[in-house]
Amino acid sequence: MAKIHVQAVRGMRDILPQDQKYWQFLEDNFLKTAKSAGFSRISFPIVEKASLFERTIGEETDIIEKEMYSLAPKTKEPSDRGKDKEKEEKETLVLRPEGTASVARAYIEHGMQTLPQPVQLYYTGPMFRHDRPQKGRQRQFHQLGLEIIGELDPILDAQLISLASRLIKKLKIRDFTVQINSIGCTKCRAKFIKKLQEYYKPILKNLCPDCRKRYSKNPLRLLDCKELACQEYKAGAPQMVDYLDQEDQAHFRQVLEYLDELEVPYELNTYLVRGLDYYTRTVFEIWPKMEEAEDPSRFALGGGGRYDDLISLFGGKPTPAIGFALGAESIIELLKEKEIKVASREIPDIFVVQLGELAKKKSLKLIEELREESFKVISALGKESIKSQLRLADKLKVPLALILGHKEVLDGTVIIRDMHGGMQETASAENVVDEIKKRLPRENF
RNA sequence: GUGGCUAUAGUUUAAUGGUAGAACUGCAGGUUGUGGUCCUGCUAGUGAGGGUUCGAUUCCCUCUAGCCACCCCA
Repeated sequence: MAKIHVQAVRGMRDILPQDQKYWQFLEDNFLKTAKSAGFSRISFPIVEKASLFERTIGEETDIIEKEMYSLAPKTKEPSDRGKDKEKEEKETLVLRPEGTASVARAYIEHGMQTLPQPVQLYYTGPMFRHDRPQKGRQRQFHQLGLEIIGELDPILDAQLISLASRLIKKLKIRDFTVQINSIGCTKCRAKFIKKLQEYYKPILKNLCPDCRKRYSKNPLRLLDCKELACQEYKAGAPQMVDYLDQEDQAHFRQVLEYLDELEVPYELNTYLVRGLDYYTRTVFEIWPKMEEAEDPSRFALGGGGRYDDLISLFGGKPTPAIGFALGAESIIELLKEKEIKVASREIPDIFVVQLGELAKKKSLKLIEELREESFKVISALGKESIKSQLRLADKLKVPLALILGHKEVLDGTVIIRDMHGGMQETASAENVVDEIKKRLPRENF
């Protein structure tokens, strides 16, 4: 038979057993944090209509222009012709590139405005963006997100940021900063962008080619160009904070005050913008502290912000909201790099060694009985020699081995071997569970 | 999407225009039924496809994938 060349799809990876502990660690802490703050889980489909994201993320962004995985609408077979023809939707479907739009959709679709507000939801799962993969940047990546919908009070902004910050600390990441900015309401942002363009227009020819494109396409990004020449102009550029209207200003000031009150350290970053169009007012990101010369924004651990206009854009009544998401890959990359210890894989309690055909058969029952008692029991029934079985038990660091040979079966006994000390004794088959309990630490059952 | 670097057993790596070598891992064994150290053996590889050549893992092309810098995003 011809061999098939198998390989994972670009930018999509397997998460192997030895890495699962990091994912577990991250998810456990996330769940604990979310639940302790009164969030409830929501799950939503991986496939959504393309239109859900087009307006919200921003039609001009790369995510929409070229990074969405879209599923071609099913072409109809001739045999499908019939009365359903008219009804059938031809809309393009996509793999979700992010979570917030789906949560907002679900909020409206299931009438969550009738629940006590704000509605606090969390989610975890894979997202998909077709960009060029790099370390910590996969095409299938995972986010853990929190959303608070239905409340405008700036204290919630502060609370959410504080929650995010505490979560990162729980993950034993010490060196990080919270970057925060306000990009104002849609109206003031439009005004600001105009001013920004006015400022840059006369000097356009001095900017780098990328910035010339940004000028019309994504003016806010003019502010974080890495070209030296452009950075000089940046210093004199108008700043968003100066264009916030009174309400936005008050909101932002209060967010910062509350953060001070909560003693959450943050860095005001007037250049912080976020890529998605739906953000309003408060935006923030969590950056790891990097070596000089490295750009921490590229390794952001997570980010979020307000999206007060999103729900109404979807036809819901105007409903303010704020959210935040962690990027699982970035965080895990950092945990590994910093060699942060996470609880390791579970070691089995007992290894059952069998010798000979009769004992092999009898050991089946023994193993099941022990598992019934909630011991973690493994064995290597496919192996013959006692040597290879004990070697394996040793490698797996199993504390107790039970040895069942032909002789023991006939006598109705089992040998219990302490793998650490090397001591062993014979117990009768009936007492074996009690004997094991004596030898294993209590938390095991 | 653009530019650059890279690709040898599961992993980390040697070498060569003429039989691809090692370490770790895995498997088995080192007398009769006992692991860890040690010793021995076995398994396993040139990312895929083309071309040049008597002969290609080596040179060339395409593809694929990884990494880096952009774009972008988080």
